[in-house]
Amino acid sequence: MATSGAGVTRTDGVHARLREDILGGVLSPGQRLKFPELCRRYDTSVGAAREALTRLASAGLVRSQAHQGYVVTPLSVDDLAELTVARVQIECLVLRMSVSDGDVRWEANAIAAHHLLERAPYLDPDNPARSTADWAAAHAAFHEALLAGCANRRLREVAIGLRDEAELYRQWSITPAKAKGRDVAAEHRAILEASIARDVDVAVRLLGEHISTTSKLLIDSAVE
Amino acid sequence: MATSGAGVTRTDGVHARLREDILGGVLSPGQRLKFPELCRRYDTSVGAAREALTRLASAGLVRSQAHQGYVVTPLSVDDLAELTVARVQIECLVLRMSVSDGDVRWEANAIAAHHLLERAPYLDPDNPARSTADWAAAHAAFHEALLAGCANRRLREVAIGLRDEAELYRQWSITPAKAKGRDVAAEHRAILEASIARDVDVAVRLLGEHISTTSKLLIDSAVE
DNA sequence: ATTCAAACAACTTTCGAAAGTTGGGTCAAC
DNA sequence: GTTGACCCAACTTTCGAAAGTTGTTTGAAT
Repeated sequence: MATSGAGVTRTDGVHARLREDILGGVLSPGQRLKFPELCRRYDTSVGAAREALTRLASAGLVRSQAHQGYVVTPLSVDDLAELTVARVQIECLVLRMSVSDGDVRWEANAIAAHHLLERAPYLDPDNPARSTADWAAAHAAFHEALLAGCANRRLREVAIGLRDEAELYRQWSITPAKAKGRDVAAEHRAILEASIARDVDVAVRLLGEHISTTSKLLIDSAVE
Repeated sequence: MATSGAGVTRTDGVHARLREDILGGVLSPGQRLKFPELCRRYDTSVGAAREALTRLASAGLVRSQAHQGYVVTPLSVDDLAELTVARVQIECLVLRMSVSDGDVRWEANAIAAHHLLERAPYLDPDNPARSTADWAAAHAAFHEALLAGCANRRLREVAIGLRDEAELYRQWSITPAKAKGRDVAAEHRAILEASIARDVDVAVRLLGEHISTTSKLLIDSAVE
């Protein structure tokens, strides 16, 4: 009989924790991921770690080279530029479909996600140069909710996959000073409102600018 | 020192052969892939087969369910419809960029790939209801060459990934009777010419129609 | 000093058997 | 005849040790 519960495998656990640590910056870009070390850290076996890494590699979070092991995907200005172009194209496409297809339930979920985002604490009290993990999660959830109206699973997943990759660049934290004059909350509100109002062109334009601006600030903060 | 050569691992081999067999229809959609069987067939171990399957799962060619193993991705009309929409959107986007960015070398490669496609035998002498594997390879290479001008690796890879998934549906072979009145070769020529002439809008329109038409014929042939 | 080869250490890849899970089938109780 | 618990076979998942690879270091020969 199907056990009511998770249907979870041990590899899933390692995959999830490894992913967290990579996106959370515990393991930094370019860092080599050796099996002996991973097995100790996640209390698991080579096989499980290997499968987790294989999956992360397909998602673009780690890179592998035959017989030379795995590495957390290295960051570069050029790569961020490429990633940004891809994201603007895809996310705008998917948002367009989302706004066209989304029903009233989609509207409700987007509004709810936005509310949570507005209430999430932005800056870490301990380390004011970096945004909190909670805010990052709420941010991701909001953008995901915006796209959720798109009925096409594949396109949605491509958009979210690219968004995930971009999370790696959160390592290049933007100091509040750097983002001076920017009101991220206002941008989110505007995108939400245009979407709910079914103002497709405006919503798409605002989202594109939102992504590009974030990327540009990241690049500026990296160059210095 | 890095050995000049392949840098190939045993898993890569199994992955490639398994992929071939899935796309070639040796393993049919919905079929369960049991490890004992796979190990015999590809003369390998559980671990290697497992990693190959993990990779194929990320590419969408197989599906996995915890503790119930792997299955060749099942086909359905609904799924083909969704896949087609995604492909039209993404491939048209990437072709647009390809035609804008591609240099003269890109033109040359596209023309070369088209020449090979025109010369490839279309129908299998043994089984005239099905196109040959050689033609399918040349067809894929031509479409890939068309997109190769797009400088954005990620977008290119998304497009090619979706194209790969669609290859699964080649199982639903179109009998020549069904495609009566269609001149696929002419469609390819027209797409190529518009692309080389940098007629972006025409090229994109033709490509979109090309993909949609193929899909429509497949759906018709499946329903009967 | 420089070059080359051989030996080494650390790691990655591969394997096959042990442990765990699932779904089905059997048998007794009602 | 139906229900429910138990058992069994087949498979998936997990493990840790064996085999193979890479890059480096050492030492002899030019």
